[in-house]
Amino acid sequence: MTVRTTSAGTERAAALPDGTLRRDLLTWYDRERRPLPWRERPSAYGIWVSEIMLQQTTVATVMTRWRAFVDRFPDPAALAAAPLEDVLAAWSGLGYYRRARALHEAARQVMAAGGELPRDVAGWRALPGVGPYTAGAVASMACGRRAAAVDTNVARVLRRLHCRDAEADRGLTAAALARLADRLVDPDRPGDWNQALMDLGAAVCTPAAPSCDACPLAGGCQARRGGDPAAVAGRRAGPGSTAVALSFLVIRCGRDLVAAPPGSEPGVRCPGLGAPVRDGFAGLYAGLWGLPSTAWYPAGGDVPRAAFAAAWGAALGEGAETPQHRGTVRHAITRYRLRVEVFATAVRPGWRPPAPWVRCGPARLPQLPWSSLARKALGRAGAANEI
DNA sequence: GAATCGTGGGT
DNA sequence: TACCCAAGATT
Repeated sequence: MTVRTTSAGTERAAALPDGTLRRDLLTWYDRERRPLPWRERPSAYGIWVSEIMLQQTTVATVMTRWRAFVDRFPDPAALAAAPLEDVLAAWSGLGYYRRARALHEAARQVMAAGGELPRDVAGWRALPGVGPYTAGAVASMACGRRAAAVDTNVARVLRRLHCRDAEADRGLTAAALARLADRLVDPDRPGDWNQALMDLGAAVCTPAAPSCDACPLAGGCQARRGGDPAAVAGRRAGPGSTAVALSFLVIRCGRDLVAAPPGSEPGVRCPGLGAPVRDGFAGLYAGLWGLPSTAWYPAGGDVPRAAFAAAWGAALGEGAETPQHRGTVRHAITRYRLRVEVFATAVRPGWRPPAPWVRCGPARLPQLPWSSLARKALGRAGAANEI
């Protein structure tokens, strides 16, 4: 790091005075800021919802879902009053469903405490689903508090600003980064400052190929001075993924479909496929409805359609037609790569599904919180138009 | 501190 | 195809 002497004569580690940094970045932000729906007529509630949705989810995805959610649940009172299943249905497809459960619970806590949203970092941080980043983001953007909000974008920008190479980057602890972020927050425009850092990280100071020529802070950037800015705060090697094979069965019963309620585990066992990698969806999709499914088996070699078909035949018992293979769906869930063999069958009208599966009529089907995976499978089975 | 939890898009 | 990545929180 460079050490520079300020007009006050004190030494500190920064390539540019804080005031210059703030001015340059906020000027850039005023010109380049993205038009996002939750930035129009901002409300604390709307910003809160957007920040929960944006956790590990792209802006492009949230753009397509935020409006419908806040129209459906316009304020904390409406959200708290809604059944959890309705909230999950509105969240369906966004992933990380724990967030929806936490958001719903937080709204109930807010209403139980009088209905006023928090106005400072500590108040936000106390709500479920609100961690250090989100508390700082909402407190600064919605409440005007001078709080930092360090997400992956901000961390990358600040690390590159202050670290010349990967070795210096390793020496910058998370605590030191937090102190730096706290110090830099613009006292007059804290929310804009945080969003400016995030926009810069998203659009200019990108992980693999930063556009330093377009960066308003390039003149004070240590990583650029080092010659290889992408090497600082670079990609993090994650754990590998596991390939698995499983099967869904779409059961038609007249106009009804058979669905698997939340927590209906484990999946149907398939003798001959060896030991399952995982019992099924236990621990995933908490609170969402799914389709009758098998356990998960190691993927590789031949596609075990015959074993799946046999397992389904045994699970159904009398009164069902032989399950027919309808296709294959590929999907990824966190560390698993799924290859889902989709089967379909029809049963006579009086047939009752074995527990825990249940029949659902056409009036209810569209309202169930299905996962994206279940929707894909229903599409493959030709039943997508029913949900 | 590491593992876990979804999904869609980019390379 | 296979990996990386995205406005993280929780355990």
